[in-house]
Amino acid sequence: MADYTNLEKVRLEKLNRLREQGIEAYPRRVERTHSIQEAVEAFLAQEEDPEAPEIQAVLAGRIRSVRPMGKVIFAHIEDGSGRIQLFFRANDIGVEQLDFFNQYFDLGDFIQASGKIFRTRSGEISLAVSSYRMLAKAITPLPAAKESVVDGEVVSHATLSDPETRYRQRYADLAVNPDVRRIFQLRFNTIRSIRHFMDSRGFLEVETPILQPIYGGAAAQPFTTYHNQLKQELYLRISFELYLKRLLVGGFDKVYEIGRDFRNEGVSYKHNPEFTQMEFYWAYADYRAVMDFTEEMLAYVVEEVLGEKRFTYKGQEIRLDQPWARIELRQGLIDETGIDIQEHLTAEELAAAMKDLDMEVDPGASRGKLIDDMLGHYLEPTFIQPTFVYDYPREISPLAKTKPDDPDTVERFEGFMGGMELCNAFTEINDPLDQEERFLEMGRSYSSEEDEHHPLDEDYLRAMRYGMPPNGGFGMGVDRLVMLLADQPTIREVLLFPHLRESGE
RNA sequence: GGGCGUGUAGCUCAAUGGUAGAGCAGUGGCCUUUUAAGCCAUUGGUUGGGGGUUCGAGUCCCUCCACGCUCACCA
Repeated sequence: MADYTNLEKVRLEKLNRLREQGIEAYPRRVERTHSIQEAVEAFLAQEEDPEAPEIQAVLAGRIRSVRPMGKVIFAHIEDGSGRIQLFFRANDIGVEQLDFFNQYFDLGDFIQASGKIFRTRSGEISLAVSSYRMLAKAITPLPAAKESVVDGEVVSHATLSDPETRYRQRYADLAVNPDVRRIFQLRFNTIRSIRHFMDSRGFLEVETPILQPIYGGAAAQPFTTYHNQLKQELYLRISFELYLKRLLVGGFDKVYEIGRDFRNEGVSYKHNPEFTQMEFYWAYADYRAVMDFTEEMLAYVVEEVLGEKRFTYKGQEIRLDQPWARIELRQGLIDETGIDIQEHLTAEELAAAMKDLDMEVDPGASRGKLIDDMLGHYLEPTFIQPTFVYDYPREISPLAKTKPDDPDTVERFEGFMGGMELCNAFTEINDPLDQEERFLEMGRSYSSEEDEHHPLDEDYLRAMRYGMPPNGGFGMGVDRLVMLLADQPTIREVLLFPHLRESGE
């Protein structure tokens, strides 16, 4: 067990003394009659009605502040619904009970308190305590120096702010920083409203394997694992795509999944090794329909979560109450960089044109990669307002159908907001022969030894050979959407337990 | 992986190379409507780890660890 700090030793000693007196510091049963919010609401109703009886309540919560004043004590307790002041008075409970509280109760302890709801002279709704008992003794003090309520707002003074401790001990961060709790409330509201929108549009929520014998659907490095009894190498999925599209073959027309993807790559303010993705596949739709649908979905979600179709991210107002900008990738690059990718049909030519403009060029990159680099560098940061960029190079889009009149360009779009890529969609390939060829173009092989990083998913092709309806597919980084809605600059702030290195403690 | 920066009490932060401090929390006392309650007293440190320079290192140097920002990477 850990070494205890002096502060912890003091509390352990209090715990021991309670136990010596036969007092259970962690009782099994609680007699709570109201949440704090319910008690406050009941009291407000009683105040409106002169005939109404007084509100007697048994409340439970964590002690967040204590102000002992001789023969009276004020304290605030907090439960999941809110906080309320406790008022202990020697006249009501006796000096002995008052002293007992002072001796054995600390900030962070959970307490049950019974009594009548009333207003103090200063007008604060409070519980006049007639009896109380310990529900859970806290050994480690919460990392907050002090809290107060100013104009109804909880103000924390010198609260926990070290990011490392906040992420490693998220429980303490959440316990002490109400704003952090709000971010996660918003996160889960966001996911719920995505779900609600998809359900209302007739999509079926499904679950597909996270442990996969062959990974695919994206260009990321996977995490590998191993099933001992089956003696089988497995991968954590990098996308849901190939499994969800198998379901279209099976006869489900509209499916979606919200879940975790895992990518064994760099960590940044917008990348975490595991992240939440929403993907849907929609039979008989194409990327134009998906684009319209995306616009509707995000306007709906933003309004559901924030109450209006606009919000502020990094000081800039982002509006979803108007149509998204729609920019053809080729035209966008012409406008921003002056380079027309149609005039540079090989990687060498394009790289030369880029170098002429003093752009950094990744040596050995394919033409598609160079185009994507330019998009990421010169266009993406400028897309603050919701923007669709459409029609991408074939060679970086192996699952997307080409345009009818242009075999080198595919029907694909990405959605941007706040200078970040948010989603990615295309008219999906449903021609098994075309798909096989595209896989082979990407360097995937039937022999896993040749290129074990990009194994060819033969079962997926088999599924497609049974007949897959034309369809449009879509994937969105849910964490990034939450970053936008919560106005948070890093993905870590919207992940409950973001990845950190081992601390070695 | 590169560059820059940070790491001091439970929390938030000070400290020209010269005795490691403050506020809050904690502990003891006073105080019967407070709300960062107040007043008096007081405990608390291997200055992230290791090594070096120096009469003397929180401070300068080396190294390791963690975190942050940034660049690179990232269909």
